[in-house]
Amino acid sequence: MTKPHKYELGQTLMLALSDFQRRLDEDLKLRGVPGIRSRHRAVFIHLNRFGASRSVDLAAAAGIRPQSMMKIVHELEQLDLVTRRADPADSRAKLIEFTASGQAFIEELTLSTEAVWQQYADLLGKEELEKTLNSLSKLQTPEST
Amino acid sequence: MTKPHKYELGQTLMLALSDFQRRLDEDLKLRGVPGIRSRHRAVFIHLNRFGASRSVDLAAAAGIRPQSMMKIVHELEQLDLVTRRADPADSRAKLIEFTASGQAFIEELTLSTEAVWQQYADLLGKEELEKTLNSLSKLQTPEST
DNA sequence: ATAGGATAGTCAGCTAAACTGATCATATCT
DNA sequence: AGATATGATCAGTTTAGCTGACTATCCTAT
Repeated sequence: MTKPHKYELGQTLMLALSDFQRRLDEDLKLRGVPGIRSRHRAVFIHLNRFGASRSVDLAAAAGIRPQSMMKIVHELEQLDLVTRRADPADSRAKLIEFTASGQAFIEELTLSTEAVWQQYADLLGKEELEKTLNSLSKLQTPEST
Repeated sequence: MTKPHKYELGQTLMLALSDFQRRLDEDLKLRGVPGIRSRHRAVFIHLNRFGASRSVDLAAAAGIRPQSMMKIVHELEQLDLVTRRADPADSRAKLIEFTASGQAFIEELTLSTEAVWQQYADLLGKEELEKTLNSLSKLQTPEST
Protein backbone atom coordinates (compact mmCIF):
# COMPACT_ATOMS: atom_id res chain seq x y z
CA MET A 1 0.00 0.00 0.00
CA THR A 2 1.19 3.47 -0.79
CA LYS A 3 1.77 6.01 1.92
CA PRO A 4 -1.65 6.82 3.39
CA HIS A 5 -3.11 10.29 3.10
CA LYS A 6 -4.45 12.07 6.12
CA TYR A 7 -8.01 11.40 5.07
CA GLU A 8 -7.34 7.69 4.78
CA LEU A 9 -6.89 7.36 8.52
CA GLY A 10 -9.93 5.12 8.92
CA GLN A 11 -9.12 3.10 5.85
CA THR A 12 -5.64 2.41 7.15
CA LEU A 13 -6.91 1.21 10.50
CA MET A 14 -9.62 -0.91 8.92
CA LEU A 15 -7.26 -2.62 6.51
CA ALA A 16 -4.68 -3.25 9.21
CA LEU A 17 -7.29 -4.93 11.37
CA SER A 18 -8.61 -7.11 8.60
CA ASP A 19 -5.12 -8.09 7.60
CA PHE A 20 -4.45 -9.17 11.16
CA GLN A 21 -7.64 -11.22 11.31
CA ARG A 22 -6.76 -12.95 8.08
CA ARG A 23 -3.26 -13.80 9.23
CA LEU A 24 -4.43 -15.03 12.60
CA ASP A 25 -7.14 -17.23 11.11
CA GLU A 26 -4.65 -18.64 8.69
CA ASP A 27 -2.16 -19.51 11.40
CA LEU A 28 -4.82 -21.10 13.60
CA LYS A 29 -6.04 -23.12 10.66
CA LEU A 30 -2.51 -24.17 9.73
CA ARG A 31 -1.95 -25.46 13.22
CA GLY A 32 -5.30 -27.23 13.21
CA VAL A 33 -6.82 -25.25 16.05
CA PRO A 34 -10.62 -25.42 15.98
CA GLY A 35 -12.07 -22.14 14.84
CA ILE A 36 -13.62 -19.57 17.07
CA ARG A 37 -15.26 -16.41 15.93
CA SER A 38 -13.12 -13.33 15.99
CA ARG A 39 -14.99 -11.38 18.60
CA HIS A 40 -14.77 -14.23 21.04
CA ARG A 41 -11.07 -13.71 21.25
CA ALA A 42 -11.41 -10.39 23.02
CA VAL A 43 -12.94 -12.15 26.01
CA PHE A 44 -10.09 -14.58 26.15
CA ILE A 45 -7.42 -11.95 26.12
CA HIS A 46 -8.98 -10.15 29.05
CA LEU A 47 -9.66 -13.29 31.08
CA ASN A 48 -6.14 -14.41 30.43
CA ARG A 49 -4.75 -11.19 31.77
CA PHE A 50 -7.02 -10.60 34.72
CA GLY A 51 -8.48 -13.99 35.61
CA ALA A 52 -12.11 -14.46 36.68
CA SER A 53 -14.06 -11.34 35.70
CA ARG A 54 -17.59 -10.05 35.71
CA SER A 55 -19.21 -9.77 32.31
CA VAL A 56 -19.72 -6.07 32.74
CA ASP A 57 -15.95 -5.65 33.01
CA LEU A 58 -15.33 -7.86 30.02
CA ALA A 59 -17.74 -5.71 28.06
CA ALA A 60 -16.01 -2.52 29.04
CA ALA A 61 -12.61 -3.95 28.13
CA ALA A 62 -13.86 -5.03 24.72
CA GLY A 63 -15.65 -1.73 24.14
CA ILE A 64 -19.10 -3.30 23.70
CA ARG A 65 -22.40 -3.37 25.62
CA PRO A 66 -22.95 -5.84 28.44
CA GLN A 67 -25.82 -7.39 26.49
CA SER A 68 -23.54 -8.11 23.57
CA MET A 69 -20.90 -9.56 25.83
CA MET A 70 -23.46 -11.79 27.46
CA LYS A 71 -24.26 -13.37 24.15
CA ILE A 72 -20.59 -14.11 23.55
CA VAL A 73 -20.16 -15.54 27.03
CA HIS A 74 -23.19 -17.77 26.50
CA GLU A 75 -21.71 -19.13 23.34
CA LEU A 76 -18.35 -19.77 24.96
CA GLU A 77 -20.13 -21.48 27.81
CA GLN A 78 -21.89 -23.81 25.41
CA LEU A 79 -18.54 -24.61 23.83
CA ASP A 80 -17.31 -25.47 27.32
CA LEU A 81 -14.56 -22.87 27.17
CA VAL A 82 -15.72 -20.76 30.12
CA THR A 83 -17.90 -21.24 33.19
CA ARG A 84 -19.78 -18.81 35.36
CA ARG A 85 -20.03 -18.92 39.11
CA ALA A 86 -21.52 -16.60 41.71
CA ASP A 87 -19.35 -13.71 42.81
CA PRO A 88 -18.81 -14.12 46.58
CA ALA A 89 -18.44 -10.36 46.94
CA ASP A 90 -21.65 -9.36 45.14
CA SER A 91 -24.65 -11.58 44.80
CA ARG A 92 -25.91 -9.75 41.73
CA ALA A 93 -22.73 -10.59 39.87
CA LYS A 94 -21.28 -13.71 38.33
CA LEU A 95 -17.64 -14.43 37.72
CA ILE A 96 -16.58 -15.80 34.37
CA GLU A 97 -13.51 -17.98 34.17
CA PHE A 98 -11.81 -20.52 31.92
CA THR A 99 -12.55 -24.18 31.95
CA ALA A 100 -9.61 -26.51 31.39
CA SER A 101 -10.27 -26.61 27.66
CA GLY A 102 -10.62 -22.82 27.62
CA GLN A 103 -7.21 -22.67 29.23
CA ALA A 104 -5.78 -24.93 26.55
CA PHE A 105 -7.41 -22.85 23.86
CA ILE A 106 -6.02 -19.54 25.06
CA GLU A 107 -2.58 -21.03 24.89
CA GLU A 108 -3.05 -21.92 21.24
CA LEU A 109 -4.47 -18.50 20.56
CA THR A 110 -1.52 -16.84 22.20
CA LEU A 111 0.88 -18.86 20.09
CA SER A 112 -0.88 -17.82 16.90
CA THR A 113 -1.03 -14.20 17.90
CA GLU A 114 2.67 -14.26 18.59
CA ALA A 115 3.24 -15.85 15.21
CA VAL A 116 1.47 -12.95 13.51
CA TRP A 117 3.36 -10.54 15.70
CA GLN A 118 6.54 -12.11 14.41
CA GLN A 119 5.40 -11.79 10.81
CA TYR A 120 4.83 -8.12 11.44
CA ALA A 121 8.13 -7.78 13.23
CA ASP A 122 9.81 -9.23 10.14
CA LEU A 123 8.16 -6.56 8.02
CA LEU A 124 8.79 -3.56 10.24
CA GLY A 125 11.43 -4.56 12.71
CA LYS A 126 10.69 -5.30 16.36
CA GLU A 127 11.35 -1.76 17.52
CA GLU A 128 9.09 -0.12 15.02
CA LEU A 129 6.28 -2.61 15.57
CA GLU A 130 6.37 -2.07 19.30
CA LYS A 131 6.41 1.65 18.84
CA THR A 132 3.48 1.50 16.44
CA LEU A 133 1.34 -0.58 18.79
CA ASN A 134 2.26 1.58 21.70
CA SER A 135 1.26 4.70 19.80
CA LEU A 136 -2.04 3.14 18.80
CA SER A 137 -2.85 2.27 22.37
CA LYS A 138 -2.32 5.90 23.32
CA LEU A 139 -5.01 7.10 20.93
CA GLN A 140 -7.90 5.67 22.90
CA THR A 141 -10.40 8.12 24.31
CA PRO A 142 -9.95 7.92 28.08
CA GLU A 143 -12.65 5.85 29.80
CA SER A 144 -15.33 7.65 31.74
CA THR A 145 -14.81 5.04 34.50
CA MET B 1 -4.55 2.17 28.05
CA THR B 2 -1.53 0.40 29.39
CA LYS B 3 1.26 -0.70 27.13
CA PRO B 4 -0.09 -3.55 25.01
CA HIS B 5 1.38 -7.02 25.28
CA LYS B 6 2.40 -8.96 22.24
CA TYR B 7 -0.69 -11.12 22.41
CA GLU B 8 -2.94 -8.08 22.50
CA LEU B 9 -2.09 -7.15 18.96
CA GLY B 10 -5.63 -7.72 17.68
CA GLN B 11 -7.20 -6.03 20.66
CA THR B 12 -5.08 -2.94 20.10
CA LEU B 13 -6.05 -2.69 16.44
CA MET B 14 -9.70 -3.28 17.21
CA LEU B 15 -9.87 -0.65 19.91
CA ALA B 16 -8.00 1.87 17.78
CA LEU B 17 -10.48 1.41 14.96
CA SER B 18 -13.52 1.74 17.15
CA ASP B 19 -12.07 4.83 18.80
CA PHE B 20 -11.62 6.36 15.38
CA GLN B 21 -15.18 5.55 14.34
CA ARG B 22 -16.52 7.09 17.51
CA ARG B 23 -14.52 10.27 17.07
CA LEU B 24 -15.43 10.60 13.41
CA ASP B 25 -19.14 10.09 14.05
CA GLU B 26 -18.99 12.64 16.81
CA ASP B 27 -17.32 15.23 14.63
CA LEU B 28 -19.75 14.67 11.76
CA LYS B 29 -22.65 14.98 14.16
CA LEU B 30 -21.21 18.11 15.70
CA ARG B 31 -20.97 19.72 12.31
CA GLY B 32 -24.50 18.60 11.44
CA VAL B 33 -23.49 16.39 8.54
CA PRO B 34 -26.20 13.85 7.77
CA GLY B 35 -25.17 10.41 8.92
CA ILE B 36 -23.89 7.72 6.68
CA ARG B 37 -23.03 4.23 7.76
CA SER B 38 -19.39 3.64 8.50
CA ARG B 39 -18.68 1.13 5.79
CA HIS B 40 -19.99 3.49 3.15
CA ARG B 41 -17.05 5.71 3.77
CA ALA B 42 -14.56 3.27 2.32
CA VAL B 43 -16.18 3.65 -1.09
CA PHE B 44 -15.90 7.36 -0.91
CA ILE B 45 -12.25 7.38 -0.06
CA HIS B 46 -11.41 5.22 -3.04
CA LEU B 47 -13.64 7.12 -5.46
CA ASN B 48 -12.16 10.34 -4.27
CA ARG B 49 -8.67 9.15 -4.96
CA PHE B 50 -9.15 7.32 -8.23
CA GLY B 51 -12.33 8.73 -9.75
CA ALA B 52 -14.91 6.58 -11.54
CA SER B 53 -14.30 2.94 -10.65
CA ARG B 54 -15.83 -0.45 -11.21
CA SER B 55 -17.48 -1.98 -8.20
CA VAL B 56 -15.16 -4.96 -8.34
CA ASP B 57 -12.23 -2.59 -7.80
CA LEU B 58 -13.98 -0.76 -5.01
CA ALA B 59 -14.55 -4.10 -3.33
CA ALA B 60 -10.91 -5.08 -3.62
CA ALA B 61 -9.79 -1.73 -2.23
CA ALA B 62 -12.09 -2.07 0.73
CA GLY B 63 -11.13 -5.69 1.30
CA ILE B 64 -14.67 -7.04 0.90
CA ARG B 65 -16.58 -9.16 -1.63
CA PRO B 66 -18.09 -7.64 -4.75
CA GLN B 67 -21.56 -8.70 -3.58
CA SER B 68 -21.12 -6.77 -0.37
CA MET B 69 -19.84 -3.74 -2.20
CA MET B 70 -22.80 -3.87 -4.54
CA LYS B 71 -25.18 -3.51 -1.66
CA ILE B 72 -23.31 -0.46 -0.42
CA VAL B 73 -23.27 1.09 -3.88
CA HIS B 74 -27.01 0.51 -4.23
CA GLU B 75 -27.66 2.30 -0.99
CA LEU B 76 -25.43 5.21 -1.97
CA GLU B 77 -27.21 5.36 -5.28
CA GLN B 78 -30.57 5.61 -3.57
CA LEU B 79 -29.19 8.41 -1.43
CA ASP B 80 -28.17 10.12 -4.66
CA LEU B 81 -24.53 10.21 -3.68
CA VAL B 82 -23.21 8.12 -6.55
CA THR B 83 -24.37 7.13 -10.03
CA ARG B 84 -23.48 4.23 -12.27
CA ARG B 85 -22.93 4.38 -15.99
CA ALA B 86 -21.77 1.84 -18.56
CA ASP B 87 -18.02 1.36 -18.88
CA PRO B 88 -17.11 2.25 -22.47
CA ALA B 89 -14.16 -0.14 -22.31
CA ASP B 90 -16.06 -3.20 -21.08
CA SER B 91 -19.75 -3.70 -21.62
CA ARG B 92 -20.03 -6.08 -18.68
CA ALA B 93 -18.84 -3.41 -16.34
CA LYS B 94 -20.33 -0.25 -14.88
CA LEU B 95 -18.47 2.76 -13.65
CA ILE B 96 -19.41 4.26 -10.34
CA GLU B 97 -18.88 7.95 -9.75
CA PHE B 98 -19.95 10.78 -7.49
CA THR B 99 -23.00 12.87 -8.05
CA ALA B 100 -22.77 16.54 -7.16
CA SER B 101 -24.11 15.88 -3.67
CA GLY B 102 -21.71 12.96 -3.30
CA GLN B 103 -18.94 15.37 -4.13
CA ALA B 104 -20.15 17.75 -1.46
CA PHE B 105 -20.41 14.95 1.03
CA ILE B 106 -16.90 13.69 0.51
CA GLU B 107 -15.65 17.17 1.27
CA GLU B 108 -17.43 17.17 4.62
CA LEU B 109 -16.12 13.72 5.33
CA THR B 110 -12.61 14.78 4.56
CA LEU B 111 -12.90 17.70 6.93
CA SER B 112 -14.08 15.47 9.74
CA THR B 113 -11.39 12.90 9.11
CA GLU B 114 -8.81 15.63 9.24
CA ALA B 115 -10.30 16.86 12.49
CA VAL B 116 -9.82 13.42 14.03
CA TRP B 117 -6.36 13.27 12.55
CA GLN B 118 -5.63 16.51 14.33
CA GLN B 119 -6.95 15.14 17.62
CA TYR B 120 -4.60 12.24 17.24
CA ALA B 121 -1.74 14.51 16.27
CA ASP B 122 -2.35 16.43 19.49
CA LEU B 123 -2.03 13.20 21.44
CA LEU B 124 1.01 11.77 19.71
CA GLY B 125 2.63 14.57 17.79
CA LYS B 126 2.40 14.91 14.04
CA GLU B 127 5.61 13.01 13.37
CA GLU B 128 4.72 10.01 15.46
CA LEU B 129 1.19 9.80 14.07
CA GLU B 130 2.45 9.84 10.52
CA LYS B 131 5.01 7.23 11.32
CA THR B 132 2.42 5.04 12.99
CA LEU B 133 0.04 5.18 10.04
CA ASN B 134 2.83 4.60 7.62
CA SER B 135 3.95 1.54 9.55
CA LEU B 136 0.42 0.20 9.64
CA SER B 137 0.05 0.55 5.91
CA LYS B 138 3.19 -1.51 5.45
CA LEU B 139 1.71 -4.48 7.31
CA GLN B 140 -0.81 -5.35 4.63
CA THR B 141 -0.41 -8.67 2.92
CA PRO B 142 0.58 -7.83 -0.65
CA GLU B 143 -2.33 -7.97 -3.09
CA SER B 144 -2.57 -10.92 -5.44
CA THR B 145 -3.49 -8.42 -8.15
C1' DA C 1 -34.51 1.55 58.58
C1' DT C 2 -35.79 2.61 54.59
C1' DA C 3 -36.67 4.84 50.15
C1' DG C 4 -34.41 6.01 45.89
C1' DG C 5 -31.12 5.64 42.70
C1' DA C 6 -27.27 2.97 40.70
C1' DT C 7 -25.40 -1.37 39.13
C1' DA C 8 -25.28 -6.49 37.31
C1' DG C 9 -27.40 -9.59 34.67
C1' DT C 10 -30.73 -10.93 31.44
C1' DC C 11 -34.61 -11.34 27.67
C1' DA C 12 -36.32 -9.87 23.25
C1' DG C 13 -36.13 -7.83 19.03
C1' DC C 14 -33.63 -4.96 15.56
C1' DT C 15 -29.83 -3.35 12.35
C1' DA C 16 -25.47 -3.35 10.01
C1' DA C 17 -22.10 -5.52 7.51
C1' DA C 18 -20.21 -9.02 6.05
C1' DC C 19 -20.46 -13.89 4.04
C1' DT C 20 -21.57 -18.11 0.45
C1' DG C 21 -23.80 -19.93 -3.51
C1' DA C 22 -25.83 -19.42 -7.96
C1' DT C 23 -27.05 -17.13 -12.43
C1' DC C 24 -26.25 -14.54 -16.57
C1' DA C 25 -23.84 -11.71 -19.89
C1' DT C 26 -19.71 -10.40 -21.88
C1' DA C 27 -14.53 -10.95 -22.62
C1' DT C 28 -10.56 -13.30 -23.53
C1' DC C 29 -7.67 -17.03 -24.78
C1' DT C 30 -6.46 -21.26 -27.43
C1' DA D 1 -15.73 -21.52 -32.27
C1' DG D 2 -15.53 -23.31 -27.82
C1' DA D 3 -13.78 -23.13 -23.11
C1' DT D 4 -12.79 -20.47 -19.39
C1' DA D 5 -12.57 -16.16 -16.79
C1' DT D 6 -14.57 -11.95 -15.26
C1' DG D 7 -18.24 -8.38 -13.82
C1' DA D 8 -22.62 -7.62 -12.07
C1' DT D 9 -26.30 -9.18 -9.62
C1' DC D 10 -30.02 -11.97 -6.83
C1' DA D 11 -31.13 -14.62 -2.74
C1' DG D 12 -30.37 -16.30 1.59
C1' DT D 13 -27.40 -16.67 5.83
C1' DT D 14 -24.19 -15.44 9.57
C1' DT D 15 -21.83 -12.42 12.70
C1' DA D 16 -21.65 -8.75 15.72
C1' DG D 17 -23.26 -5.27 17.45
C1' DC D 18 -27.22 -2.18 19.06
C1' DT D 19 -31.62 -0.34 22.02
C1' DG D 20 -35.24 -1.03 25.23
C1' DA D 21 -37.28 -3.20 29.14
C1' DC D 22 -37.22 -5.90 33.37
C1' DT D 23 -35.54 -8.02 37.86
C1' DA D 24 -32.47 -8.51 41.69
C1' DT D 25 -29.18 -6.57 44.55
C1' DC D 26 -26.37 -2.96 46.43
C1' DC D 27 -25.37 1.58 48.29
C1' DT D 28 -26.35 6.02 50.12
C1' DA D 29 -28.71 9.82 52.26
C1' DT D 30 -32.37 11.12 54.88
